[in-house]
Amino acid sequence: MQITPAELEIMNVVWDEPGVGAAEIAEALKDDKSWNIRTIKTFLGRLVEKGALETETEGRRYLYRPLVKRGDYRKREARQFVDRMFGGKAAPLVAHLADGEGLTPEDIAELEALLGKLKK
Amino acid sequence: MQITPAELEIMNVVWDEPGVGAAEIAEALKDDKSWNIRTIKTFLGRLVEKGALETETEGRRYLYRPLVKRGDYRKREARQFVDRMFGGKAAPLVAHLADGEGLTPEDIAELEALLGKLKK
DNA sequence: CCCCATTGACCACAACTGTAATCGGTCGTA
DNA sequence: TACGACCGATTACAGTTGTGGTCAATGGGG
Repeated sequence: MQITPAELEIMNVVWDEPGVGAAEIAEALKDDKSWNIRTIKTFLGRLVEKGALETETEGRRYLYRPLVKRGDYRKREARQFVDRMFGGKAAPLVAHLADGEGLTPEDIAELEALLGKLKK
Repeated sequence: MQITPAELEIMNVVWDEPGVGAAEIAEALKDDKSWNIRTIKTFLGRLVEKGALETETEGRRYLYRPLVKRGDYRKREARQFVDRMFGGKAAPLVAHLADGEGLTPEDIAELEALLGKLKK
């Protein structure tokens, strides 16, 4: 069940607000993506086909809800990514992010807190 | 300059041993990937075309070397990934890895060391 | 009551990916 | 010298992805 980058944009909207219709999704994305409503509907169709979303009929339109949990998806992708790119090692990933000024002080603080919990 | 997952496998070999030929790459990958040598040559051709590798002629074969630095590539990809998946936040990424038992004790130790350095 | 906007279903199509096969030249071996 | 192994170049081809168009049905506004 592969979700492509473009499809992920759609998923994010549905995760944020389960039970949206296509038009609302288009509305939610209009500032970031200049996608034709038809393009969005294509992605929705593919996501349903893939089993990532389910539909509920409301009048003559569909409402969409996620069948895949965002957390589960992220976990899978995160693992896949570190495996592909860093041979499964998380530390180099974080090191790279740090090197590119990709870590804000809050990030660092959060990570510290996280590590504290992990150690126990 | 987009490097696909399959191409990345090739890049990894060339990064590890710059100046290899196609046959050696096939040899290096044979345990993990059951790729026909022609498949590998296709990827090599595409990587050269993309500017990720350069060739040097040795007799009637090519030796390949990276034009893109592994570190640079990883940094770009890491950033892109956290942006796409986690809205640019590194901490949730690490949290997900941790949750999936993806962090070994050494990982955690390394991360701690890394954070120590970052704080200074 | 009629027309238009909107909806889902289906179709299109080029670029990118994964996975090779074919082709024409050449190097080494018999 | 003749042949097979091997090389790079070129071609193939199906599946995926991004992007949107066409079509038939239908609900709502005038």
